[in-house]
Amino acid sequence: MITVNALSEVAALMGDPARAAMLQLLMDGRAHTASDLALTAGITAQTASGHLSRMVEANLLAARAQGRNRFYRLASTDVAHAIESLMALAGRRAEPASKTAAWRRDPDLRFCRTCYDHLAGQVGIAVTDSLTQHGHLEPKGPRDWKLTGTGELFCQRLGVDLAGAKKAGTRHFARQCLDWSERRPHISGALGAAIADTFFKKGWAERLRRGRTVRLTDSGRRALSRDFGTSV
Amino acid sequence: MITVNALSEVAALMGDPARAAMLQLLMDGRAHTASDLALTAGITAQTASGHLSRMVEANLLAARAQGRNRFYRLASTDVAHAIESLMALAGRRAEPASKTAAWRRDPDLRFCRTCYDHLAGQVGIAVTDSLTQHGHLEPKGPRDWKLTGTGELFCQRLGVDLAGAKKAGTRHFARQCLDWSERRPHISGALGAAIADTFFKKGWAERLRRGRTVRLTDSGRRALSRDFGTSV
DNA sequence: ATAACGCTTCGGCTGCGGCCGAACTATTGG
DNA sequence: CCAATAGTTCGGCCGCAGCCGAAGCGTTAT
Repeated sequence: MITVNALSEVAALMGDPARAAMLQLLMDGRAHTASDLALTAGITAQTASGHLSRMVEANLLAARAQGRNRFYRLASTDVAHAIESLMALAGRRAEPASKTAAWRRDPDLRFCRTCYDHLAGQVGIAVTDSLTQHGHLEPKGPRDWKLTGTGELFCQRLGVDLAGAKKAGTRHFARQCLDWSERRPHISGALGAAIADTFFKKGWAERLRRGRTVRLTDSGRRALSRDFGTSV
Repeated sequence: MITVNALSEVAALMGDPARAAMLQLLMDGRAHTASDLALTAGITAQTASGHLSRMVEANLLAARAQGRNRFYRLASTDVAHAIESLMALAGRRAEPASKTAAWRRDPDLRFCRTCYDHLAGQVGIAVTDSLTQHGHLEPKGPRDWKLTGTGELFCQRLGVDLAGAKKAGTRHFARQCLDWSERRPHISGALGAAIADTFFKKGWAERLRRGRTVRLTDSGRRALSRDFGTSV
């Protein structure tokens, strides 16, 4: 297999409506069965199977067999990041009242969602802004942040698993991820994931059954106000 | 125009080999003529014209007519960012011995090459970092640098043709250009070109006959150490 | 004026790739 | 065992989109 143009190959994979629909479902960071993905994409199982193999082959997805099911998930945060940045582009189209896809207008999704394994939407931005405004995060390079001393302290008090986040192999620690609905960067990387975990563990937020939408609980609202000094 | 799936539409645009080739050429941040782009993509002018209109329509590119030429450039840094993250995915394919495009693994190319008319690769980054760390370059806007007072002095001492670079029409003076191998911006624009010229004129670097690879000479290494206070 | 050039539009050809039906494998459960 | 479920492979159909030749339009050069 001779690679003529690496960019076009990856983009073409994401460029098919059925595959794109599957990828968007997988943006919740969870693993889904082949049938589930086929249903979402509105195609038959055999067609979906072909799409999925191709995406695994290209390292966009990872597959794991379990019983008679096969679960697929995004292969890495890089994949999620690429998808997110493409969606940001799409959102930018200044078509005013036109039929922009429904999911794009869903207020709940814009309010809070998972972006692979970290928080996005208004809540993700609120958390990120709070961290930078209090001097817990400082810009470092074009696409990263640095956690300051006070930031470490803050995270420890909050119960964020910093140790776990720091020993995460080659993964970026505090990465900027462009939020497609808010059009500004929110915190991702190992730290972003650890913060999101804290939100879920403490019952501040809960994932909805299907899709990427996340609900901020009442205690979550209180935590935002009390611990982050912000509100949404 | 009904938008079924915003992600797939944008991705599909980038997923055509001809369009991808054009986009990659435009990743230098400069504007190129339609014919130039057609030539790069290996297609006829009329085919290219169709591709270009579609990408303008989708807000991926911006077009500007000038005389009997039409210049196209990337519409925004977001577009460049999306392309970069897709290329990062492609590069990441961990096929060890496989035919990942040869040019992508060539260590000499990663070490030093021309990016059109300025230096890229480890050497390009080393030069850029030296300039910023010594306070000769300061960030200005999202994609430019400003040459400071000490920077002007430094360039003059080095023998860089600043006067020539400054009177270069509409061209950006000190532009950030994202380095695909180092994943960080290096200096481009008129100043970047002038600096590269200096390297070639003084015999610090020489272009190889074929391709974009550049060889750093021994005197080039000495100059990096002596004048730039860095090494590669 | 006339020619050359750069780019676009139109029309028609062609091939790639997505799609499904049918058939096959593997796991689970009765 | 046999049936049901989940997934894959194969073969063939079909439409879309990319491609080019031809022709047209506006700009620049001579």
